[in-house]
Amino acid sequence: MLQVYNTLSRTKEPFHPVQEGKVGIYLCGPTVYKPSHIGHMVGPVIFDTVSKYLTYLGYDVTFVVNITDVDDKLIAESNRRGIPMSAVAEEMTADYFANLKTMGVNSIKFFPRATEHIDGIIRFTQDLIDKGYAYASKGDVYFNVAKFDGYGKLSNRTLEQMSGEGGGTADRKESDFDFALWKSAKPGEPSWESPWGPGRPGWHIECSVMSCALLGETFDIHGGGLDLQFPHHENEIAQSEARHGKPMAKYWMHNGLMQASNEVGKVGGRKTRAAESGAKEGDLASQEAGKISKSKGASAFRDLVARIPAETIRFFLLSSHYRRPIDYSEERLAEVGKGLESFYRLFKRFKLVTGQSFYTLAAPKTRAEGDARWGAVPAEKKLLTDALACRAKFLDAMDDDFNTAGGMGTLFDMTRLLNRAIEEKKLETGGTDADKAELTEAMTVLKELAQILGVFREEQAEPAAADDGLTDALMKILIELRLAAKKRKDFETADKIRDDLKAVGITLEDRPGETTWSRS
RNA sequence: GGCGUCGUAGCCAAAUGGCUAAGGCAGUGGAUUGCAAAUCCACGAUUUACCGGUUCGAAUCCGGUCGACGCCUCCA
Repeated sequence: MLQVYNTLSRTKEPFHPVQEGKVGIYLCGPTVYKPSHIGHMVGPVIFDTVSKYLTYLGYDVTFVVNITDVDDKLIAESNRRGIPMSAVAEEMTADYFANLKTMGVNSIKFFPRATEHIDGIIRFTQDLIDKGYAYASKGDVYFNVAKFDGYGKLSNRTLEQMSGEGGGTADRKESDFDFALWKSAKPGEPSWESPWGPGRPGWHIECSVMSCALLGETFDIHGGGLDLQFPHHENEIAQSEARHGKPMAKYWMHNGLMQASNEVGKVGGRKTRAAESGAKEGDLASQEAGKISKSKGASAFRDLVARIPAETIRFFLLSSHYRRPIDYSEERLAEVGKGLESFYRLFKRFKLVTGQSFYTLAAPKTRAEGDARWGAVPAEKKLLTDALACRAKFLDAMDDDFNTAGGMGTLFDMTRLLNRAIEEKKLETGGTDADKAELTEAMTVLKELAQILGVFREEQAEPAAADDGLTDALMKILIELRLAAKKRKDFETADKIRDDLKAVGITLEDRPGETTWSRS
């Protein structure tokens, strides 16, 4: 039984969707004003995996990620570059989509844009005014937080606790805590006509409007980074629940943020506040680690994937529990990459043994399908039985609040099982058809689980492998020459060939029956 | 100041009341190999920051101490 940690209750709860058999997921997406950095991929990869697992469990999943394409930062970027806001948004949205694609995030069904929902935003805002939850003020419209009873229930705070914060009430707001639903346009800013004059939506309203439009007034899972819990999600709840009189989302899931251990913390409110509250003197605030963010100039994601395989990054993101913060470092990525190598080598070995590609194995797509296929396995099929024990452990981990890290451990266990079986049954130099068939079945179990995590989808391209086949031909000649040298016990020559190739980044492996090579 | 998270082997990390505290990286020994590489086998925390408590039993619950961090302001 799937358990999901709900920020609202601060406990794990059994998962029961609002509507039998269907699941709606809404994830707060990016403001598209600059190229994505790796931090922007955390949420999408996690919730893509959540979506894939729910689909595997048999649910009909609708996964929505919004694109915020109107906002103060977008306007600033548009002015800085001297191009229309829509051009900035278009360019950065394309960058975002390309990044999602390389990361294998492919379960998102809708990407609503704020500017496509202006009418809905205006209607929603008007409804809140009509119901007495919002007021217009000099062309702006604000949500009156004091009118909404449950304000603070998600982030566990009360208005009293928050008093004292804020830099003085803006003259248009009745209270510091009120937030904008609609902002009037200054001259030259992009704007839309509204009952309150020309303007644009506030930050929070689009999510309330678009989630409702695509998923309904109450949907199943609302996700986002921990940093959005307050005020963004709190305000979404206030808007939606004030208008609809029912819960906005059943489960609120928040992922931990990516930290950059060597980033310099920004100078700002936090430091000032720390000083005010009598915290330690000195420069700690500016030295300590902090989350990766655009304001700290984290490098563009597309530059990162140019150096590091996307699959390594995905594996890395899923290698710790989603609610924990994750420290970014290239060293860690390199370690994860080394771990992944053992899978890739196993897949190559499997192909040598059976002639089949792991990547094209037809594995069960749902748990029910898998349960049916693996239901009655005779005990003498030791390998397959052991693989299925790993499958059970994997699914238990995923059922426990999407514990991808725990699940990944069982994938490594499986590589050991499979390699051991290949050796014990001497499949590289012979073996029975029955043993090979069982090996294929066990590999299919691995494929079934890998699909859930969205890894090992397709063969990794060899770096710089796009030549005309000349390298293959040359390698064949070198390997033959070396084999001839080995046959006449001229190991000096054989070793020189191997060592020299190593020096140019090619590793030879003498396997039973043949010598393989790979780029390192 | 308010709210909250975290502290598990050299590093990363799972396990949140009960069998030998997963797994990865690094390391050591062995099998294999002409030698390697890869793979397999074996080895690493008498113990989960520290102190105290609850319990038949705690990494896991409670209290305290120390330490790291997040949010309260634009953020995924």
